[in-house]
Amino acid sequence: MDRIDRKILDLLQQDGTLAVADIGQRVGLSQTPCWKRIQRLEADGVIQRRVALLDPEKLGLGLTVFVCIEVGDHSQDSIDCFINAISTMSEVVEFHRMAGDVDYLLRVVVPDVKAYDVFYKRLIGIVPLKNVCSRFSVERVKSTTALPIDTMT
Amino acid sequence: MDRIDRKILDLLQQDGTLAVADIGQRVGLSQTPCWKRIQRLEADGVIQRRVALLDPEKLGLGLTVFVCIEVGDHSQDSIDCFINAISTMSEVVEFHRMAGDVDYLLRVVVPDVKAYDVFYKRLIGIVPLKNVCSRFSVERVKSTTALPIDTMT
DNA sequence: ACTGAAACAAACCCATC
DNA sequence: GATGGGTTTGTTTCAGT
Repeated sequence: MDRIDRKILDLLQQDGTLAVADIGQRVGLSQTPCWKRIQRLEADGVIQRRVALLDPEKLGLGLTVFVCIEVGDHSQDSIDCFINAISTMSEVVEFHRMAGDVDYLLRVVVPDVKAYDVFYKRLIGIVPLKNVCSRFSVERVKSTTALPIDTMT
Repeated sequence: MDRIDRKILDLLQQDGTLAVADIGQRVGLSQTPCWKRIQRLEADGVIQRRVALLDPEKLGLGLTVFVCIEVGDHSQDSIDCFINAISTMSEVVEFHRMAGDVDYLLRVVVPDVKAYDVFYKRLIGIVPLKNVCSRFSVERVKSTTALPIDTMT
């Protein structure tokens, strides 16, 4: 994957509606080779998917909460159950297993505090949790799906 | 915005490559009215943009870090400077002002721990910070851009 | 408000150089 | 990788019901 591929990826992660010919022109390639590169990047899974990004506010999903979790029971069964349940909750848009004192970190998107409380009660009902810390966002200053390709060699 | 609009949005946030005719069929609409709805949703900004999602691992961006920050100086000038600097850092893919004891929370995507250290040094050099807590992800169990539309009325 | 069907643009996939 | 052409697919627009 060379510099041109990365430039193509950067363009596409900023604007997925760009025409192949358009992209080709910006990276100094004609249509066919540019199209072939994009095909390859898709086949290789570097381009995972193409999606529409929606405005959470306009959909009444104004609240983002970050949740740090320490589980109470580290047995395989309990963990499996926890991971499975969390993964299928659509309010959970991000779910990470963490290093250090916190076991898991979630990013949760809900309409409001009331809806978060409903979610929270479901969350603590899955398996025993030792500690749960909810941090509420009051302003989404920046939020992007664009990965930092430019900072790379 | 009715049930059909939300169904269209859900389809598009899962797969932005779907043809209008295809979407129409799935929501029980023919091409033209379906197209008009999508146009309206785009004009209204409900659909913010269409992008390609890339695989961070395949791009050598394997490390996600969540950073909780308490600033040391709450003067307007200092805050403005901080917000401006953080917003323009491409490694920062998410940047929230928070309620409670933590002032700001960042999601940072970098190649590795070494690269994070470089970022960290830049971060603490912007303005005086009272406290910075970095939590490292060891596994991205779930990560989606799809908002929970289904849970709504 | 939906249908059908044009007109147009773009993606896709060949050759050949 | 460029060029050019040809097929196919999807978008966009418009007339009709």
